[in-house]
Amino acid sequence: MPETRTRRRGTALEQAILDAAWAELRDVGYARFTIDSVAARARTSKPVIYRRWSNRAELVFAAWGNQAPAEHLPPDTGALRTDLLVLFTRIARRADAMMNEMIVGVMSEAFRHPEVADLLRDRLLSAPVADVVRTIVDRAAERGEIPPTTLSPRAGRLPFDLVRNDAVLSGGPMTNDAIVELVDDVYLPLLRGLALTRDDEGHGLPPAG
Amino acid sequence: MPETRTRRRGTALEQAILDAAWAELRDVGYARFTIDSVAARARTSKPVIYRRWSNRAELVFAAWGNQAPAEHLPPDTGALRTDLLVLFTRIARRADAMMNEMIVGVMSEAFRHPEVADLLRDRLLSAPVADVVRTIVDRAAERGEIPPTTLSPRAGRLPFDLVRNDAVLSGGPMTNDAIVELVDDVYLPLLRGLALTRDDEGHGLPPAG
DNA sequence: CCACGGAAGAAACTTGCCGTATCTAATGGT
DNA sequence: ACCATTAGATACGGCAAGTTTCTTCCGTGG
Repeated sequence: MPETRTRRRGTALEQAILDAAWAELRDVGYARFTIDSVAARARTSKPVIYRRWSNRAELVFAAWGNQAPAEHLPPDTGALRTDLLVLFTRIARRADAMMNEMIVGVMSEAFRHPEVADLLRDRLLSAPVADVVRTIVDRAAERGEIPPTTLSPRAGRLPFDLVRNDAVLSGGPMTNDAIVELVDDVYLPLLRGLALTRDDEGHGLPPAG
Repeated sequence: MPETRTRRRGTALEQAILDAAWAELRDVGYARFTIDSVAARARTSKPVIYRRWSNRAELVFAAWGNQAPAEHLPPDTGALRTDLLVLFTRIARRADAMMNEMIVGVMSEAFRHPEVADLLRDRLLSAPVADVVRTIVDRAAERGEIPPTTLSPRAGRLPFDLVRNDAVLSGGPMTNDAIVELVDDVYLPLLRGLALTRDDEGHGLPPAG
């Protein structure tokens, strides 16, 4: 065993801590996440951590941000429905149980650490994913699958919200069936309805036929 | 005044504790909710509480259940859109910040107290609200506002999910604008799209496999 | 090459809260 | 009037957050 490891400093040390924090989140989840465990795993000590992040929530948030960002390339399978299925699946895979326990955990401490909760909110709302959805829809319109449709910000980030909601409630990873349901029972009908709105002005609703 | 007040027992005591717990949630939120505070507020002591509920999550859950249940009467304003606005507003009022911090708080302890998390899930999913939504939609169909439409379970509880999602993210009470957005940008278009699906089998969209 | 200052790391400490155990005294039932 | 319950007070053990103190390393400037 290499006894005396040279002391890490600066970025190297910071990375080691963030990686340890992430690993700890994966292994035990947010509820059992402790600073001591992170310190032990990173082979450092608590004060070193607290010199950089002022509390647990901040460390967790930083560890999350340190992970590779989501892919932002819109899927392009040639059909709207399959594009959506790929997108939803991709989101669901990133927004798995651990991720959601983390979100929910940080949010539950919003009162204690409002700054962190705000940061988290920003990151969740500023979803560049809305752009991905728009690209998918525009392509479908170009192919003539649907009429040209403009998505409101809300409609644009809805896939995110739907998946997160599901993951939080179910507590486990989302099943394929659930994803298909979201696409077929909610998002595709919504897109059809939005397309309709263009032609049919008023709040009236589609004439049957 | 601070005389020896007669000891409460049974239901009276239980109610006092549940009320105190609820008040405490309202005042300090879930994150700062402590059993000691509840005991103090209810003018009793911790063991009395622990004899009835085995942990914090259970007490919080019970306190929630002890509150007056939501109204289940569907609004009937004569128009689909206003019915939906009333419904969403009603949900939003109940699902305010405190409520959501509680949900999120209990969920964040799912690992520690799985039973409570399960109970909470059940209560959230078994939403009798889906029935309310169905009634509203059926009435609109009877009036001829929309074609007859069947809502999947997911679509039925979507109003709930949308509002909860918003309340959790925004961290404060929902604004009227947000409610209008949810109705006009999401739920009404969705209903239109669902109506479409019945008559017009697949507007160029692949059928659900 | 050496000294110095800043940061790493170890350990002990304070505080806050959970959940439990022990004791006492009030209360309702019979 | 007695007795089984159980409210209520107090105190304790345990864990984890966040802090303090002190020692030890190590990069840098002289």
